[in-house]
Amino acid sequence: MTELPDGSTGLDLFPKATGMVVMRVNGVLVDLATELHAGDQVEGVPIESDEGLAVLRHSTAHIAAQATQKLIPAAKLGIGPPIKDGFYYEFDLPEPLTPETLGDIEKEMQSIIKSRQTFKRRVVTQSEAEKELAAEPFKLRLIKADQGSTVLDSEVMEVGGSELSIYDNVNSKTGEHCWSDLCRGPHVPDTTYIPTNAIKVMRSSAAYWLGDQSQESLQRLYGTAWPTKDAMKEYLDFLSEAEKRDHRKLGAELDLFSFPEEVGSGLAVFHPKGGVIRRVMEDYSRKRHEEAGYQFVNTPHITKAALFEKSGHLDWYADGMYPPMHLDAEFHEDGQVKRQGADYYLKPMNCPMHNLIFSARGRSYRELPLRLFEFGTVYRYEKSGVVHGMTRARGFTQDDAHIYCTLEQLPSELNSLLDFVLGLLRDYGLTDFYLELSTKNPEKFVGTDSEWEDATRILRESAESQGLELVLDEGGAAFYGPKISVQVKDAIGRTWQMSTIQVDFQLPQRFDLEYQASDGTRQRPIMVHRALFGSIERFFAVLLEHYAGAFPPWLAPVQVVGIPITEAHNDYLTAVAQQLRERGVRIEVDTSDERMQKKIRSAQKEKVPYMLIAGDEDVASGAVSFRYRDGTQKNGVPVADAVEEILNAISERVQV
RNA sequence: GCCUCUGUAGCUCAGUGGUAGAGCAACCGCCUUGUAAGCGGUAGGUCGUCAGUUCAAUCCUGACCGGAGGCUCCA
Repeated sequence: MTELPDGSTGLDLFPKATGMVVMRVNGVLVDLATELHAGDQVEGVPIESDEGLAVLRHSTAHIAAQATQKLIPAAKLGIGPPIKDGFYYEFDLPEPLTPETLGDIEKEMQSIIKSRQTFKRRVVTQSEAEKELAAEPFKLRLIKADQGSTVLDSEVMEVGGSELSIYDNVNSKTGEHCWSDLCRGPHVPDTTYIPTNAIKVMRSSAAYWLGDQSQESLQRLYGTAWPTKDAMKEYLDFLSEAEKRDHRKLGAELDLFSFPEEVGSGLAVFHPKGGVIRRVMEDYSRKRHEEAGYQFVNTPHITKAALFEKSGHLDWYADGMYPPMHLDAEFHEDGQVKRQGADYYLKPMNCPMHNLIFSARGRSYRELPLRLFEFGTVYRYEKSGVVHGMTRARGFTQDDAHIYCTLEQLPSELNSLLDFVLGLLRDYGLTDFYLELSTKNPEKFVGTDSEWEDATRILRESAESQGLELVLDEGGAAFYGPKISVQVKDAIGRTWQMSTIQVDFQLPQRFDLEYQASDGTRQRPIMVHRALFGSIERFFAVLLEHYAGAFPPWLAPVQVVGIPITEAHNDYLTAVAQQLRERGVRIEVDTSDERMQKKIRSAQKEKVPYMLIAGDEDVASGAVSFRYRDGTQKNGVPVADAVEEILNAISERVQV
């Protein structure tokens, strides 16, 4: 309970030194300049809080827009919301933004901030706003749009709530009116709340008005803003760390894979070292699947159209498929059809093929759950602008399985499946997860509501029983059924969608799948689609970025490099290497003419887990010396102990 | 698919309207070495592709093929 004189505002309660940027009055976020009344429940919002950061960034977006309009008076304002780690502002511009302009805009922003402008809120009527914004066609569209229409989602900060407001930026020394923008706010009290050394214009790009492909393409300016210089530095460091870990870069540096232009966009080739990692990943997965009761199958890469007509893919996802090859047609001289041709498609999914295996003969309830597994290579015609290294490729191999079971078996099957998935991901070194439940997309689905409800409920229950955080992804499901996906956090905190588990009542119907029940009746199985890596290529990329190329020994393409101190120690190390090689260790001895320091440097750059160094002292005592990737060393280790240490790390799949 | 940017040696990058260089890597020598680059030499590019402008194009223009960042999309 605080007593304040009449006419007091939040600025009296929370002067700048308190670090509050806006306040919550009776549950509503408002400017600090808002007048307070007796009995109001008031709570300050600090700049470091999520809401405070959003306000800081939103206000910075205004500064960016003001700067842009000052430099480019013809710029028409679009929208300018805060986003994760920053903000953007969209403009309709006569010319696209160039890197030089971005620098100029940033300079102009600095000078606006230094001129100390206050953000003054002013409520306007619709007709006043229309008059005032006559020169801003996009803002006009916003206020004329139906308030309930779907275009006005939460990202649009301009309008919303019960009234329209305009924010005036006023020079606090001269009282001069500098700029205005339609905006629902709230904002920081004045520009000095924005630290000039903690904002940055990042980049520009094109973006459709309100994210709608059928609308105008605008220029979007991205920027970032933080409470302190250090906070921004931390963010920029994170970005550069992410860049260093980029799998496309590491893939080339470590000679793991490439995307030859001759092959085509989004189609990777694996080089020997990448091939080793991939093979080890697959081998381990195979072993675990065998132990978990999966049966291995193989299916072709192409198939006649009828199969994908039956599955519904050609109805729903023809756009995502490579166009067909028309084969076998023959014509008479007069052009009349002699022999009807057929369309063949590259498969975008494996499930229709697996269904054919299920229905190849009569199935008994005794066979269920039937788990068919395949490393199945699929091809999807991703739009040219979305292809991205191995995380969004046009050809990739799924660790794909389809489980056919009864409704009664479904819950326990899903539970054990989730255990299996999470356990396997942990073995590859990913340990931080949450689950996401994707529900029916009302625009794009097949089947009945009750089937969807059942499937969604069972999935939800089994996800909840894992005790992990569960996030809802409304409308995110595939057309044939709801799914759980496992989201993984990597070493620097980024999340990746990995495994997906989808329940499907539809394809069994379309394929008329049946099994004979114990009472002799014919019943329809339920199908579960699941991929744990998602795709091997993608999982490979995630691991590569997660480990920054420094794979744990069991996955490393070269596990040990032997480095003789002089040529005289080559034979000794070669003999040690032979011992390890016989135990299955991937070891190379560097017998080149280089000096040992250079050899260490090379091995270090290749991120080899172990360097075994040997010189006269080691030879004399039947030992070797370790150098690890972190630069530490362990000298004079008896060969038998060294072998043991390496073999142990590999078999335990630990990181070193 | 849309917008902007971009494409020179295996990699990282200079460079010019008169057909090109550096460092690293590769290869060949010399050096014989204790924890991240010893020294010297050699070789390597139709400057993404195809057109156009020009006496002349790696450079200017266009289309196409790659790539990057976004938008849209992601079964």
